[in-house]
Amino acid sequence: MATIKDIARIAGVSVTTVSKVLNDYPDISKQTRKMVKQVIARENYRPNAIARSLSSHKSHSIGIFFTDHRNSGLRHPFFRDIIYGIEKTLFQERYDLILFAHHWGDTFSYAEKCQSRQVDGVVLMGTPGNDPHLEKLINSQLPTVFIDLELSGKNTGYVISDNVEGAGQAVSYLAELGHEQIGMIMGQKIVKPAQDRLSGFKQRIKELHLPYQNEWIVEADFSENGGYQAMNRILNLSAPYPTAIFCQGDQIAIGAMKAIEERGLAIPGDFSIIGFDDIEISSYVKPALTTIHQDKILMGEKAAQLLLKIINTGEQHYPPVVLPTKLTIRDSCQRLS
Amino acid sequence: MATIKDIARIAGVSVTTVSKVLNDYPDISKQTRKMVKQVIARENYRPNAIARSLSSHKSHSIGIFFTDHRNSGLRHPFFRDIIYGIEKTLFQERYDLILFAHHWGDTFSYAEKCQSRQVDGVVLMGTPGNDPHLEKLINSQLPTVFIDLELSGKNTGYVISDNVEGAGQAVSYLAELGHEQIGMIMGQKIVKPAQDRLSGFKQRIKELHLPYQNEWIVEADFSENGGYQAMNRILNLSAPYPTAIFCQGDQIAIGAMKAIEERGLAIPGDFSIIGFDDIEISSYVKPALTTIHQDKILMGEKAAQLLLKIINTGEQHYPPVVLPTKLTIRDSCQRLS
DNA sequence: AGCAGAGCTTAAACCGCTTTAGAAAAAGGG
DNA sequence: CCCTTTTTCTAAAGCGGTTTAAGCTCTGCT
Repeated sequence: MATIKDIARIAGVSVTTVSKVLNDYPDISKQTRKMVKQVIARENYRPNAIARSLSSHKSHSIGIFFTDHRNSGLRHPFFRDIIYGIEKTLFQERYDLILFAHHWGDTFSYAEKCQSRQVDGVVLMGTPGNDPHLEKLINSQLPTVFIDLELSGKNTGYVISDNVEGAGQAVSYLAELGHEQIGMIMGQKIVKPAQDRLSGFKQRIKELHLPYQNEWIVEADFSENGGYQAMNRILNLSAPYPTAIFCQGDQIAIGAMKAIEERGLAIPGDFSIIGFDDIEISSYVKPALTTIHQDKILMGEKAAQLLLKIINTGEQHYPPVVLPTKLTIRDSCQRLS
Repeated sequence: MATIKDIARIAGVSVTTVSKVLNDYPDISKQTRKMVKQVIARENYRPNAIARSLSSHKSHSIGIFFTDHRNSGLRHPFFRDIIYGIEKTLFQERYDLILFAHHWGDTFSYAEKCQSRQVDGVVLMGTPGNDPHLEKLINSQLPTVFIDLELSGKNTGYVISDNVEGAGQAVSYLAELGHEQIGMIMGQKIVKPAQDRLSGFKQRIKELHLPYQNEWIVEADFSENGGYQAMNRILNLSAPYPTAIFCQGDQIAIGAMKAIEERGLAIPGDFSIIGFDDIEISSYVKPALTTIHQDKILMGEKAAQLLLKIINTGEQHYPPVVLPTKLTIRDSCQRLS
């Protein structure tokens, strides 16, 4: 592999000059620039990104951490779309993505891993707000974007869906269909979106003067199995039953549907089910799941754009990006007759 | 951020000594080693991976290219599982993954990108065999593993499913159910798995003395839409119809099912459908798709293991890893009465 | 005492590039 | 034509590590 020295020698100029044409410095004459570029092209030379990073402290790469409790990694139906959005946007700008190997209980923090690879920025998702490494990251002033985590600091921003309003949309839709007894299966309370969807739910219930019952709200894992178990708990309740269930995630909803079907009950005949997220499988299940759509790819794109902005501008504070949700009607909810 | 110099100064030894304890050189006394390690821990020092790579020519990172025609990136139902398998295995060994920004028609080849980031190895998937950059990669002698591409060279290996046998399993199963007229929707002929499934199909048809008709085989995109259109072409055929269709991919199968339903026909009543891959949604659609399962996560794991082996051993030729497929019976095939 | 060899430690070169400070060459001004 | 500016180019010092070769300090042996 040719190095910058070879190019310099062949072109008959100094290493500095080659470096300067590589980096578009203005103090190189037109002729020299052209000549060096020809040599570079002819020799098929490509500067060594590693060496470049070492001296410039930029790597033209972005780190991604997704801490994922169920360990499904890139298969996670939510994260994978977000990462796709990030990938699309960043690849356009010729950034490479580094997926960091992060394990729970790792001694090295996010910040240290990033510094070690000299990434220009980082996006985090799936991280619970109480992660002890988070503070270091923020203090490091490395450009950072959080997804679904309302954290702020210098050179830091976040993007999140409007979870409060989204939950409200779900309640309103069910109410329009004539449902008054509305239950909810929520995700783990530690994560911010679960909290927001809870408060959006309660708020809208109150606004619409619907009855509210503590038993109708159960907590679950954000997973199919979580939804399955939670729904069984609801089914074991004594009357009055809720007639409709708002599930804080589509995976939960799908698990809940399974529990309902196992009891020989029908959806939407006996229960109307509405989810949140709109993951891929939601449109394939039968009945197709009515849900609150989050534009996950857009979230990824926005996150990437925000990150690029943080990297490229000198400002230090950035307004949060909050994305609207959208009611997506399919077949799992029914007018109460 | 502390550097090796700081550590050396604080510990009162030379930079060399620190470097040697970092890299487990034997010629450091027990005491010194222990003392330096303490300082390292106390100062929370982490060596700069970039600098390390520059001088050692190793980066402890692996590159991944997935050229993906439909541009679905990490959301691709097949690739994402494979990448997950890779990720799992490599993360255990503390490798980081670099997702390369690769566009069609990029001037820089895979090899150049890898050299530039000094990755220790690379895995490629979704790449058509006629990609002009492939040769350079192989010649570069960089440890490489191909998925679904039977290419070999020094420091190179590949992992692939037993597509020939898999297609055979599908045919045999349909035959057992009493089907004699079996059609096939195949993927693009350029990709190796499509060729193999085709030949496995033909072969088994012949072995079982089943009728073979050219019209019953149509080519499609490996996508839902591809399957949809191909199935419509079959439905426009004049009798005798095939009674069962082997689809070379689950996405194709799902598209085909859609086309069949749109005509008011039933699955498996009017047509038995069998897919290939066993992607996530296949178990969620109704009727649930009977398919030939490929263990995609295992493919990723095997690919990663093979790569590690290539990196760590001096040998230069490695036997291909071919993984068995498995018939997975669900609800989309029926005994012909 | 003199010397070889084992065990530790270190100075210095190097990896391939960027960047600063300054030199050389070209251009302009009186 | 000489001096000042401006333009163009380069030497050299990093960036933060690894690695080679050499140096120093002990032992142990004759």
